[in-house]
Amino acid sequence: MKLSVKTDYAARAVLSLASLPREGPARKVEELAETVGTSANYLVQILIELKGAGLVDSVRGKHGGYRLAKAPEEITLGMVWRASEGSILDVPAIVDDDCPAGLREAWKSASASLTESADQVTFAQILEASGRDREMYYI
Amino acid sequence: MKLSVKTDYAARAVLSLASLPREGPARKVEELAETVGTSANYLVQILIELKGAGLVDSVRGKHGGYRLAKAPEEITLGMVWRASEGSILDVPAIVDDDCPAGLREAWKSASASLTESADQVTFAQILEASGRDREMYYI
DNA sequence: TGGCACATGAAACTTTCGGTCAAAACCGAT
DNA sequence: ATCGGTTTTGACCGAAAGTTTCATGTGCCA
Repeated sequence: MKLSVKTDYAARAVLSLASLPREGPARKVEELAETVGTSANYLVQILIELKGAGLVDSVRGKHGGYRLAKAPEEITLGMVWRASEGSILDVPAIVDDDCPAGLREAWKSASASLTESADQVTFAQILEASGRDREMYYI
Repeated sequence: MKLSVKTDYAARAVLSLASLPREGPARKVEELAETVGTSANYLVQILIELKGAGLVDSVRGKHGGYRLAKAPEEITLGMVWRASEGSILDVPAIVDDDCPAGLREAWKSASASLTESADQVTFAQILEASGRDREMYYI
């Protein structure tokens, strides 16, 4: 199973937005796309979904752009994942009555384990871990 | 992210094979396909991959078919998952140097959590849990 | 009016989910 | 030993769906 680049981009975009103050000017899609490493056209679609999930806010007009809708402490990797893909791990067998009960339980437990892990890490933590690492280059 | 039906079928097929003695006659693909709930043509492709991973053995000829290559205690859900999809959860960002270190760590931890969970449950356990459940219908 | 988000649509590409077919291996009977 | 039927094997093919990207036009705000 492979993670889509879409979710990858979404996480990088949120992280990038988390790295600057929410009170400052909104960040333009063009800029964001450059740091994320994709095209602005594609990133817009992702940002719209993130906005629909309430993770991000947009500002129109001349000095428009995007900024975080919540504090980085309140945004988890799981939230971004769900916003991008609908669900973190959807296993149809879990709700299939023809699937043996034991197998259903096994899938359910695997899925729950991934979800818990993804919802446990916030972008404040990710940001700090990235920042600390970057400092090491300057020592 | 959605689990492919291929992996779902693979797990059901292995579970079905685990439910009968390995010393008995091999189970025909046609029968297996019926209990799994898919076409024999498609299931064959899955079984070939399971065989390549050493989870299943095949017998040719008139009384041919498939049987488990290992004891159910030695086959985990993770093994079947990897045999079917190559890897349980592939996150390209983990090996991307352009990805911030903190984000890489977050992905790595989520992926490890899922892998551990999938490798923890064996088909002996799944079989027992399903069997116990089935008995309840007869009480 | 100009810059920008927003919305939509379509092209290019990959993956999924199977179907089809011929050949190889095996068994049982002749 | 040979023949015929059964079954796996493995490759190729193809429609359908999803992914990723680009392009175009519209509406909003300073």
